[in-house]
Amino acid sequence: MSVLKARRTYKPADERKQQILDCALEVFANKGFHDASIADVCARAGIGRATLYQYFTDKRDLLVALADRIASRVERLIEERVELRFPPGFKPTREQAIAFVEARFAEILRGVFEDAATARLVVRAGRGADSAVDAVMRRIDETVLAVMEDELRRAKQAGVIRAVDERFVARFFLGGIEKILMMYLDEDRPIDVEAIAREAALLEVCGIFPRSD
Amino acid sequence: MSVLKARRTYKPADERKQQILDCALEVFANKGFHDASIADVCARAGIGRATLYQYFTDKRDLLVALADRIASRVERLIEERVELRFPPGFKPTREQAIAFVEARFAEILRGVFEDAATARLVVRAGRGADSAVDAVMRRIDETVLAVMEDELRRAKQAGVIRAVDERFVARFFLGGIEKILMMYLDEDRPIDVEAIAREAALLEVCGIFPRSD
Amino acid sequence: MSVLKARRTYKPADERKQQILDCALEVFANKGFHDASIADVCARAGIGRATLYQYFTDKRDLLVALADRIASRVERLIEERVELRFPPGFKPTREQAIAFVEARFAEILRGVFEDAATARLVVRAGRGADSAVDAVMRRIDETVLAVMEDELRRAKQAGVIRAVDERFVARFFLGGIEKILMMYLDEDRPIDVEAIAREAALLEVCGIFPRSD
Amino acid sequence: MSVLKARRTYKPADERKQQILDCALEVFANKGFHDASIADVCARAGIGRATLYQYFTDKRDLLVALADRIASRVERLIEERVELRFPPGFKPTREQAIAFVEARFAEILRGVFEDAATARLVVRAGRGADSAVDAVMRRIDETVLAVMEDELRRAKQAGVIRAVDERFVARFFLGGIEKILMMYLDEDRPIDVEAIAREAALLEVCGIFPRSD
DNA sequence: GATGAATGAGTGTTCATTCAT
DNA sequence: TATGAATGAACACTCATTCAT
Repeated sequence: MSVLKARRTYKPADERKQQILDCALEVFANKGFHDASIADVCARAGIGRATLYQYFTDKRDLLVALADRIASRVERLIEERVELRFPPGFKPTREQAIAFVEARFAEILRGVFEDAATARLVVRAGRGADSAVDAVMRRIDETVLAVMEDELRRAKQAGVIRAVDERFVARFFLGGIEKILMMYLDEDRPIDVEAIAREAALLEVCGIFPRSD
Repeated sequence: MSVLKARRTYKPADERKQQILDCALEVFANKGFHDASIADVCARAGIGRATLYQYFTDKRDLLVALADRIASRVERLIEERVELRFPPGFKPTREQAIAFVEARFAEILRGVFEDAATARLVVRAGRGADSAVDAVMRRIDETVLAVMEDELRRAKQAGVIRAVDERFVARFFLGGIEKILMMYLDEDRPIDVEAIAREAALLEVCGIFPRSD
Repeated sequence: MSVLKARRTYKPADERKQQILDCALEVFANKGFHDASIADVCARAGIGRATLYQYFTDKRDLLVALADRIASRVERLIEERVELRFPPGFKPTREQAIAFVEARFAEILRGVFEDAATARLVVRAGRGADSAVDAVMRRIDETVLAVMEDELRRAKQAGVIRAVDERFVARFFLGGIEKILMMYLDEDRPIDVEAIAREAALLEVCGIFPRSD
Repeated sequence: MSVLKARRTYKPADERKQQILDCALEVFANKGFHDASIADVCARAGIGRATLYQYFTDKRDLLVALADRIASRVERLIEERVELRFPPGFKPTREQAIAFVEARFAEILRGVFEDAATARLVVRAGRGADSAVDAVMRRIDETVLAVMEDELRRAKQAGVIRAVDERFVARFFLGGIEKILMMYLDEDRPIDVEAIAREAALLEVCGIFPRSD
């Protein structure tokens, strides 16, 4: 088992930058921001440590760029979404509501969290350790929350759901979903998007109170 | 502003240990465990760096002791709780259910999160950066979750709530609450336990579907 | 298995000082000068760390006192020795010479090295790490060497041995013996004074050349 | 005397590594392994402390590498040696034997100890302070002893020397020589290999008993 | 006589980052 | 474009030693 001294490789700047970001995602997701060293990222990318600094001025810069990419992906995903428009006077049955929320949740889960590495990064990242990181994680959060709030608002206006504080509810449910994801990650189970979406939708729509009917 | 060389202060061991833990809590909550240095904690406690090591073998040991204190507090709180016992055939109205859950939530919130520093520490700590930290945060989590699951199980058996997966639901709602707390912390607002409990209880019991009645 | 907090014990100063020296010997012998901490010695003596400083000003002071005790012991031993006096014209046979040297060696070995802890300390102590320690180890060395040289000188003058450089020979053989002791210690074998003395005497007297007769 | 901030210097890795080892040898020899700090070694090498860690993972690793170099040198030296082969029935005169042993001793002394720093390191290093150091010093010892024992065995089998316990004799004489070297080092005299070899050979071969002839 | 509590001065080690090639 | 080599600044941790009781 010989360890070959990897030959020096050349790549166009753009490609290299993306490759470094890919590796950073993997590494940060596995080790956490603080525990992961620049050396780890470079080792994974198969480049010298100094090379990284030709593409990113800083460890922070790398982080921010990474989070930007994630946030952008989420934003794009959301833009591509079919816009929510309820026909006037529309009154869904409970089952329809559940099915609808479930679909919406699944979409978000798939977009943001299905890629395991991104999920790890987003869900397990803490707050308060580094303000730049915080800002960036917040940005991802806000992006997702914005959609959720928006949908809640529309639904509320259409009378499809009861009067709720969207800010509160959006956060509450995002937090819930993330905690569930964390459970999956902690237990090293593959994330079952459909199951999570179904269960969460049921909870969101009906709560835990037994149906009166 | 002259910097006075603070005199050596003496304290009984027990007191000093608690004081160090208090300071560690503050510091860890503000800077995060990894970013906070032993020096920070000692500076805040007004003691020499070596002094800390007479009480804790390790930086980790300090964290574990801190988490132990928190977990113990939660455990004590829980033991002191009036045990949940539903009279056979008991069917609460929706309003009673909400009021009940609200009270329960408020209790937990007050116990675990009312102290702002503890809240910061618990809510903002991430996962995956350090296995020791992880274990410790998980322990606090598990303690709280255990109570929530237990209550859900009893309520389910009593037929007071519909059939739910307690593991899932407990996590979902804890995650939700934590995210709300994070919002408060991020915005530097004082935590309004009552408001959070009320809103969360409503959501938990009823969901977002408009009442049929 | 309860760990009893040892009660505070009181002793007359002299006794305590000796007790500390005993413990220091054990500890230094086992761990080596540098690796052994004041804390180790105090733990073994069952006293608080500060107590030691009432008897010795310094770690060095402790060392020096310890070595002094050893050196004194050797000196006393030597003074008690029957003085070597060869009758004029005395010509021992080879066998007599061997027996004589063997006895002398055994005496020294018993005096200086039979106590395993002292042996460890003296034989395994290095040089050059600390000048005070060096001086003290040298003193022990010199004490032993002085006797050996003296005996060699007398024997030479009496014509009982051939003309040799006593300084050289004394050191050479002391070094030899110490290395043998080190072998025993490294292999954790109990030191067999008689066997070592016999073998060494034979070597010293006859060398390795086969007898012509 | 102004302290110039030394410019950063560059060297190929191999060269630097050797240079660091050279400096470590000097420093360890002078201060002893435990008393010498990494800072000392780096200062002597004119490099930053972190630089050392690019070449050695540990302080121990540094020591082991150093000892490896020494042991390798001894091993190489030994391999290059003309192998000892006594013609059947060979009976050297006493003088031939002395001359032969002298030459052999001188060879070893030159190889292992002529370099003063190495001599200091090997001869003055103690035992029992640090198990890693112990192991390393032992390895050097064993290497030298192996040769000595081997030669003794062959000589014995050829009937050139009397029946001796090679393990014992090899150790005894190595110890003797080291003690002599220690004397030289303690007195800061330059090591006179030839003189030592001559004297030691005489002693080894003939002992101190006067010649019968 | 004895000690619990406190600490300064250091030590080994890490890591993001820079410089010369 | 790429990197090997070098490093400052920081950090956790240790230990002999001191002070107040």
